[in-house]
Amino acid sequence: MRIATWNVNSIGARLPRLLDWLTTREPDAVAVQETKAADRTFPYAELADLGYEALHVGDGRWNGVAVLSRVGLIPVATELPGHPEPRYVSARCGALTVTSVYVPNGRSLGDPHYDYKLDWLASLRETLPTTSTPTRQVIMGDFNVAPTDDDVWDIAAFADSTHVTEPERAAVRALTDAGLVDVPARPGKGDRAFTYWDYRAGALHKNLGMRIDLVLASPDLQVVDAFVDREARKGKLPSDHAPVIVDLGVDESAG
DNA sequence: ATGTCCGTAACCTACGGA
Repeated sequence: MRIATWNVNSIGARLPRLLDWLTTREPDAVAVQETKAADRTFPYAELADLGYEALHVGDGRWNGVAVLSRVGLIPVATELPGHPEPRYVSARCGALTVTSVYVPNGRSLGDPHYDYKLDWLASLRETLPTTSTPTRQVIMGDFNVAPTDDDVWDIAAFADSTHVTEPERAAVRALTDAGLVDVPARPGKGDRAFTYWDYRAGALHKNLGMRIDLVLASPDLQVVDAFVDREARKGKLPSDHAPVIVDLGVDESAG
């Protein structure tokens, strides 16, 4: 079973690229973030033409997340408890529960949105069992956290910045401490598996990136391969994020 | 390292957010 996560930075603006990418990469289930779509404008029909069902939450201007699946889709949740913004959606896709998350950015240290980000991540932890290890599930998406110093191009450039602070990293570690595995992906270029490059200043070309899009998988899942699809970040009108694609040793029809 | 891109509201341009 092939799964992927991708912050598309508007599913409307990215639709031709998304449809091409689905046709080429053939993922069975995809976690999408930043659809920037209202449900009435979400491209259900175009996705259905390629065999994908979709569960989407979005209010149009910001945020918006979806799970796409071509192996069946049973809704599990459409919001994170206590946090009604459209940043969390979860569905059963064949043998696997797939959750798509768009963690709040945090804006800057000292901004109320930074505290909101930490609260949000704490609530995400509370969705996981405390006395047992999660099974047959993946939580993936744009976490807006670089888990280690090696997950940014130069940690010195991030002094007094969000995404790299200890409280943010601790909040993500709480998820891996609960048993989820931060799946290591082959990088698209260089020695670090960056998934995001700013649009500005030629950041992609200079590989000034960050690894902030994560796939957190339950430990029972066999990872056959995982890679950053850097090709999808290139060319005309890309998203500023690349997809992460993971091949699992899971029979997609089981479960 | 702030040089781009997105959607929106209101008009062919500015703005908030990332």
